[in-house]
Amino acid sequence: MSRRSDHSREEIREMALAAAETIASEQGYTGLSARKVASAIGYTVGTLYLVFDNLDDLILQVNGRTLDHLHTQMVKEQNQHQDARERLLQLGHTYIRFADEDPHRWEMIFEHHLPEDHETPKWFLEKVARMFLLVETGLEPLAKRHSPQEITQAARALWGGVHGICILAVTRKLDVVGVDSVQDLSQSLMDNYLRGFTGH
Amino acid sequence: MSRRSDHSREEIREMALAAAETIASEQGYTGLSARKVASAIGYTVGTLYLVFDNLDDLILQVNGRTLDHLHTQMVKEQNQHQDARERLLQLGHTYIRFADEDPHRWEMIFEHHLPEDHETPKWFLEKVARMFLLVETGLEPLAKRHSPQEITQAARALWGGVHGICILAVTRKLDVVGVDSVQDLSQSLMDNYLRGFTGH
DNA sequence: ACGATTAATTGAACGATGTTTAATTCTTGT
DNA sequence: ACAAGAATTAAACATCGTTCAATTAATCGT
Repeated sequence: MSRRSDHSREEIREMALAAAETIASEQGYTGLSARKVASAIGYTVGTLYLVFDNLDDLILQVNGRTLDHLHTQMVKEQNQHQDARERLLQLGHTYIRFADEDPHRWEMIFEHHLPEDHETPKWFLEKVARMFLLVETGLEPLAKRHSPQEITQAARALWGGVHGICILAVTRKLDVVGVDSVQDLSQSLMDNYLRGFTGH
Repeated sequence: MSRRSDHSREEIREMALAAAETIASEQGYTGLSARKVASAIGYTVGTLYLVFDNLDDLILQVNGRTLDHLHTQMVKEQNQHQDARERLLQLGHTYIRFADEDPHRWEMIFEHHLPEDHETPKWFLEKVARMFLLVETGLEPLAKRHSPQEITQAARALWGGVHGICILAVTRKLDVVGVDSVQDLSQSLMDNYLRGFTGH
């Protein structure tokens, strides 16, 4: 179906997303631009607009892939433990390590904002929800005495908490250095929260 | 000392900061630009560069003022309660309400990033630390059996946690609507964490 | 085989951005 | 009144997202 070049729309799309990931990873959210992505794949800006609605769309796709990546990793490492408690702690651990290993790509998920009149597409919100569900599922066996509603609430609080520690650490607003300190903080949060939530 | 106009450098500085606050509050971080600030105070861009190093500097000053604002409010409402536990919970409550009442200005504190080679000035980090100290102080009477180190750690975890819930809620990634739900979440986090941390 | 059609791709343009600087305008001291 | 000096501007530069007429190449009909 390709007319002028060797690349189909789908191929160009894939190349652009890969290039954007690399640029974002190396130069951060602000270092990402349409022209950089285009020239990285040997095309012109105009071509990008044939494949993406606009730059927001492109970034949203990249962020979607990052969320997929993160989700996959969390599920995988989840299975390394039997103990329900260990499994839940592992989720936080993986989340923080992911953020530490590629901070720019992780941060872009939260730095990027759609213009006020556009709302986040459903498929993206679902990716976020899917990850949050992972926490909820991990929490379930530890909270047999709680209602589903309470578990949902607790999962949100827990994930929000870990995320907060993570983002403050990455943006250096927590006065801590090194990944390990962040892991300790997150561990402390989950430990104490769980103790309070389950009553030992 | 003013030469050509009725405004001293200090006055221009103040006017610019006030204008930037309004613009950021109404149009968000991305809606803020040097030209907008300049024209809002009846000057040209060039004048801004006589008073600020660059736009990053200006935004940093605005964010510093926002942090001052927030700190003042937290201290004030802190004194409405006698009970140590109530006082601590109030901190989270005030934090979230502040974020809800002027989300754009609150978000800008965390959305704005200095270029990678510049590090955040000390005076700014101190404002952040000052606020975090508030949590630490509030936590102290509830943790007589803990070492200062543990209290510091707990305060970081707690504040990070509340912040995470807040930022995910503001950016609509938590699937909750209304401030009250966010307050509930934060309350749940602090409640359970404290129960675990203090042993009731 | 070749011209016509149609799609892919470009390049230039537009308005907006942060930042710098030469030129201008005003104030002040003498 | 004039020279000196400071305040302020206007224009310039490079970059940004976005659009679109023009161009180039591949396909189709004959």
